Amino acid sequence: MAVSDGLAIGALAQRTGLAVSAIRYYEAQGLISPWRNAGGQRRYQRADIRRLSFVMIAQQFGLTLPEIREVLSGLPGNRTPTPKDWQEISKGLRAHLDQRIDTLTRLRDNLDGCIGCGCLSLPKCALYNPDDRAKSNGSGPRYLMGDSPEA
Amino acid sequence: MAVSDGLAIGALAQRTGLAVSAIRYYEAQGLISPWRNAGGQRRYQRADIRRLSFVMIAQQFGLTLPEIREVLSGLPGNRTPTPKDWQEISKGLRAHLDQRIDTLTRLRDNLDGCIGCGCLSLPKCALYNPDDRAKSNGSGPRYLMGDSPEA
DNA sequence: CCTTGACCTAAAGTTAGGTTTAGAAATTAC
DNA sequence: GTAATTTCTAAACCTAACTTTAGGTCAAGG
Repeated sequence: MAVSDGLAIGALAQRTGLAVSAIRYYEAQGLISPWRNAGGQRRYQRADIRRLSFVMIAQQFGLTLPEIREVLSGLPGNRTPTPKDWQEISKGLRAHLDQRIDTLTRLRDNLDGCIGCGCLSLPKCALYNPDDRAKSNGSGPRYLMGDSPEA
Repeated sequence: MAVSDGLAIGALAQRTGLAVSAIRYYEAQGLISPWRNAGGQRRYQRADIRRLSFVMIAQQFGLTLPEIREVLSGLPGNRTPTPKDWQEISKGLRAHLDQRIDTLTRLRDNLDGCIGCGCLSLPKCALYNPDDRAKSNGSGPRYLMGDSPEA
């Protein structure tokens, strides 16, 4: 198979460390768009290795797949992304991460206060109803401290 | 219903802001153990309000329910936990949170490096295979950068 | 040519953390 | 004493992010 024919899904899986099934799933989610060869098999560009790597890194940072798709849409569609293109959209990740760290740090500081006062379970506790509550990752509780209880 | 009869599940739900179904679910997961009244209905101690509050806070910090159950097992079983008891087990949360902040901070710093060098997708990139990779929250990817790819 | 391994699709299964539903029994309110 | 709430259990359903399975096709080696 010549280089210009692109990578088969198994090869891409090896290069990225992802499972073949995961790559197909990402396609279904609109994160990557291979073409098909004469026999109907998926073929990928070498640049897709980088694309999937970005997906994996963004996941580590807590983005959902729809969010990642959104970020990736900032890449040029008409040409292979340059390193500069990648650096550009990585800045969005950086901001996202800064915010997460910020939120967690504030939660931690509130916990310090609560350890001091032992007020757990009271509505006046800063932890109990923080405005900047951590966005629940994935399928967390639906009603996480949503309504202000009376006591 | 006299005070000594305990709280009905709906009352506990109001006090904590949780859904009734969530409280029953937590019982199934071993996080809380009400007794039953003559009619077979669940009855809770007032201290359980605090217990559930702790559960909610620990969830914000990223602990899973099994982890929270583990932490709660550090409470005395033979008596109502004192504020001091709660402060004691809160220290574990603090450590957990510190570690999470640490991991994220290092990830962020690695990202900074990568923005500089544009090496995304290369195995030598510090982001690509960090030893301290963020624990996947909930039902994330199974093979998150698990095996070292060749290129 | 034939076999083996990689690939295809569609659908069902998995985990975490719950919610919803259905039908019945207990409690509370008037 | 009856009507309206609450609560009960068990089982099914939900989302995210995948994996597994089943049954069939494509591609590469000898």
